[in-house]
Amino acid sequence: MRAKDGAKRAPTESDVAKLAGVSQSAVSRAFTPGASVAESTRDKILKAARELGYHPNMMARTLATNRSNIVALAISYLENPFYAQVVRELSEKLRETGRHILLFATSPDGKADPALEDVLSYKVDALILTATTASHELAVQCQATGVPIVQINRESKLPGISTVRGPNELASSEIAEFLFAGQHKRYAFIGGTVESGTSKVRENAFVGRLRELGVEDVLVAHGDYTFEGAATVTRRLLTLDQPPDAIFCASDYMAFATLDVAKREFNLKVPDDLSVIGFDNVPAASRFAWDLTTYSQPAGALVDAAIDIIDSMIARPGRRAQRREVSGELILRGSAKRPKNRS
Amino acid sequence: MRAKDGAKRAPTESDVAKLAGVSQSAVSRAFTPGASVAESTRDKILKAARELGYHPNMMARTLATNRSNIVALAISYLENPFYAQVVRELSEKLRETGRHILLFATSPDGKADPALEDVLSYKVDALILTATTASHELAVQCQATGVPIVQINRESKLPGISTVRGPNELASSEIAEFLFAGQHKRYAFIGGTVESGTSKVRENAFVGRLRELGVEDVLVAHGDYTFEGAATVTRRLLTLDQPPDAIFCASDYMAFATLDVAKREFNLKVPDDLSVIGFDNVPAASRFAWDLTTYSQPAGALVDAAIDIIDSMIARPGRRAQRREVSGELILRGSAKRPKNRS
DNA sequence: TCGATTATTGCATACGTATGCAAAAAGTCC
DNA sequence: GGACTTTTTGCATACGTATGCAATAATCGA
Repeated sequence: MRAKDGAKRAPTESDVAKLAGVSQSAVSRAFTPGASVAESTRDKILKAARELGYHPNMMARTLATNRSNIVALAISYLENPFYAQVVRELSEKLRETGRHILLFATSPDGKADPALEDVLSYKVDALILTATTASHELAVQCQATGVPIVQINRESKLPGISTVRGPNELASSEIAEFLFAGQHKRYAFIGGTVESGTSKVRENAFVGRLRELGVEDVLVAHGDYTFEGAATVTRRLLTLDQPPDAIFCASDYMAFATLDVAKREFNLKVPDDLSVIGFDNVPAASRFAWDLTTYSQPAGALVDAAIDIIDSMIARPGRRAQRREVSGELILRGSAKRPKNRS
Repeated sequence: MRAKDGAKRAPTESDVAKLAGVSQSAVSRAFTPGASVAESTRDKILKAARELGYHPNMMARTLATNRSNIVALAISYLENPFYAQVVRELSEKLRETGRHILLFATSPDGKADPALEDVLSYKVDALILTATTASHELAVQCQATGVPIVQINRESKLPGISTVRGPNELASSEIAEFLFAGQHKRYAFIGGTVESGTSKVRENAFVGRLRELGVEDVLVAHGDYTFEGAATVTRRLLTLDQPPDAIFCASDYMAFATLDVAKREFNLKVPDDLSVIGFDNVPAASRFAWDLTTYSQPAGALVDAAIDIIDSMIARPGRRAQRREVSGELILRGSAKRPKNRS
């Protein structure tokens, strides 16, 4: 347990205290905002600390205060640029309050649960689940320990878990109307995974609205939120006897795959032969190569809401779960036919 | 410091010990691989632990052992899919050995240093720097504390810091040869930031090889590793009196911007009017929309090497810095003219 | 200048786990 | 069965910081 090898032990509060000629508690207080320390001694302490290159030991601090300033983030689809954006936003905004992200990135296929149990070991201040395959049981388990949990873009039947989501129903039904107004003949929906609640919600709203408009059978397929998965189901859809000429994909990322397959492998003209609409409005969607019509879902707003919920749950632990929805809008670009009577 | 509010205190080893009728040390040993515990008592303890829902407290464990099982990762360009891939790979591979990532994602413009000082507070087992604007001074400072540091894809004059890199020189000179063989008239290089060592190395190798081949003046611009930055300099290059007809971008991500601007804003035919070559071979490069000729730099191999170095530095703290290079290859696609005499 | 109030400081202990050491228990060998 | 080796266990303490409490120093009011 003694200092090892060459690496000299990092200086502690006691070291600083000795140098500054005060007690260890005084040093602790000097680094605790709002603690009772004389200005003069604080200066003395800070000077000594600087001299020694002292940095507080967060692990020890966490042990004593039970607050780690760490937020765990579970995420499966990092290759989807939308979630890369979410991570980025989250990281920057948490840093503003001195917090950091403990990342649990998992491949879409692997189950995330085992690793997530570790979360509890790190005494994280909160847990954010997004685009993850983690089970609901796990969420319940974490919640039982009192750790605030927020799901971003995840539907859940669990009443106790806070959720931040995009405008799933509104967007999907607007997209249904837009495509319908574009006089398409056959509609398809490419969802994420079969288990995904968010995907199901979008599917229901899309199919439901079309049905209201008189369209009875809408093709439904699942691209598992991956590029390859979406490419595969697109191939299948486009080789049907009656292939769709309007496809709504549950994410931009999958829509890119659909566009790619349609253009490259089926030589389809977009949007003349096929209209494709995505969801998220990731930066790449606006690029010429894709020029994807989509529905925006601002990552920044989702993240703001999530952090807000976390903060309120930390402030008032008893607080019941909250659900928030951020709004977006249909972004018109070139991948979907525009109705004649609309601009 | 007592248990707060409603949230019941998490069970500790002492709680488990009491229930199992053993000492706290016994419980600790039951959870320490290789420790001396009788099979029977271990079973008894694990049973009690399960019953209580006990999870070891990593913060306390870290305090006692000085190993956190946390690896800090500083990264600025998360929106670049190549680095998203790096993060993903890193996360999965570290998890195999029970480690996790503490993420420091920073926007390319903001300086990362202040946040990075926090790294030291968390007693991370290692620090990985990649695609970050963190200063060299900072790296030195971290290194002084004895934390193993590995840079991925970052050139550094500092002798003490380990580095894992792609085949910068070889790739750049091969690309120079390939473009030269394609009978281009005017060559340009779009690098990352001016400060980036990696970018400079690629520039030198590219420009140097071309010079050897008799091409004297090569245009050099900087896209700052961002999409918008690359788009801007591409615009500038293409409006020159003698615009380039061959551009080598220091990353696929920037190459996408170049392609976008060239096709959309300048109506250029690729590769007839303009050849574009990237670097990284991210998944999107192979997609029809881009079809980018590029040089592969396998994220998985970079990550493997980085972890390997970290492990060896942890095992032998005195070990001197290592430098590794992973290899890649030129990936021929449609964005660059192919020489007549080559397949 | 003195008593009362307030601000500052140090002492002692807690947070949860790991581990050296010695005691106890269990095997081993003849 | 006894002496000896090996395994298992508990005790005590360490890791670095935070904080309640009491002691001390500083400040204030008249």
